[in-house]
Amino acid sequence: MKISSFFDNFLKKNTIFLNKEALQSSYLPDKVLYREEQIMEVANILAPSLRIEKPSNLFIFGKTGTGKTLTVKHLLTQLQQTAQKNNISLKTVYINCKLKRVADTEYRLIAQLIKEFNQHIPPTGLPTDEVYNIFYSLLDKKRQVVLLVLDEIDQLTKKIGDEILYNLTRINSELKNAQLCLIGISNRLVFSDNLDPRIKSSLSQEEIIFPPYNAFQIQTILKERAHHAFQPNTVKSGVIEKCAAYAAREHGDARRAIDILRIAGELADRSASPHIEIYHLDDAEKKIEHDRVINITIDQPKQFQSVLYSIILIAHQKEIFFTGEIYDLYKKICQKTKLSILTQRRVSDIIAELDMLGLINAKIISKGRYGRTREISLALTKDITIKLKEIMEKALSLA
DNA sequence: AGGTATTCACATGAAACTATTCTCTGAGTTAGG
DNA sequence: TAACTCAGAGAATAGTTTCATGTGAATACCTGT
Repeated sequence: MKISSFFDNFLKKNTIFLNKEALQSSYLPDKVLYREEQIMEVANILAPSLRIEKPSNLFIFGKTGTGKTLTVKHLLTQLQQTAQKNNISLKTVYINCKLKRVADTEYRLIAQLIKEFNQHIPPTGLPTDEVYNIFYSLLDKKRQVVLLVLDEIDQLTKKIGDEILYNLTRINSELKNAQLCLIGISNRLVFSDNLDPRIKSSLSQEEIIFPPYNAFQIQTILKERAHHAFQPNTVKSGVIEKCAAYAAREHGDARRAIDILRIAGELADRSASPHIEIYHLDDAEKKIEHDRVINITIDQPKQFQSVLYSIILIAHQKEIFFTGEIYDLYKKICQKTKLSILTQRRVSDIIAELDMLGLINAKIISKGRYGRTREISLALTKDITIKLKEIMEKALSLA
């Protein structure tokens, strides 16, 4: 078959999508369902910014996929519009602290902030306080309120401590004209517990908790999105319900539900099926997990992959195993591949990371007289494991 | 038997080091006037 | 003399290493009955 005719066919083929964007995670719907209460609360807290008064700092908690980001973004745009209409100098900045190489360190966070003010900051080479100073003067240039949203703020402090937050909360006392209001968003409810008390008190002047959606709510949300995203009558009955049930099982994560629905749509589309069937959902769920695992591992350093490879090899033979066994095998693999051998200390950390990523299950146990170690088992399905093994053999250029 | 002390095999923490990537600075060099 | 080049100093960062300290409970080692 000629490739050109393939593309021709591709264009002619009718798709079940009407507007796929409605299912993308970047999509901002016109209205945020079932979050009226929270929206009002946040709106009340942030409203003073329209009068160039500093609103209270705000902290938002809630599990993934409970609409935190959506709500805040929604409100920010509304605020912006109102401000613009009435000629109020209000600036809103949204920053996701989790983004690698964008805002995951103190330096980069500030650099990113400066970028929001249309100034370029080199990625390295400048001292951090220099960057702070630029930021200060930029902020203070005119009388204004700046709303700074830090999404996934827990990721930031986990990595580099809470000093930045302290600096940011302290900024206001050094500013003459401008006012900075912080809005933190965190997935973890316990986040503020292990924060410096000073920061905690100034940051959590107001706290709002976003409860998970229930199955019914997710259903409505999905229907709404599906209505925008798909051609009419392409979603078989029961699909939305099943999808919602999936997500409700996982603490009401709407984002996940939407992802599954989108992937299911893509799968149906690709197989030229005129409808989305229930089995597409199952396939989608598998594919999501599959892609996640592959994507995580593929751009990890070689050393990381070697450790994972050792684990996979051992997992072939037994269900559960320990740090020491992995390290021994890992050493052998390193010799074979001529990689330098990392210390056990480091490998221990890598294993902890693998646990965090959900690729393995690790639990610290004490075997009494025979020491203390991690009890480890692989947390992946057979076919993913096999695929992963292939990928890593290629990456490590093993036979 | 019952109680205490050891001991193993790591876990966990902190600090310091290494290599890489990047900027800025200022000395030296070049080319044009 | 102005413009250019280029080495060196200083930063930020990821990934490690080094050194130090922590830890839970199965065993070893008492103790007195």
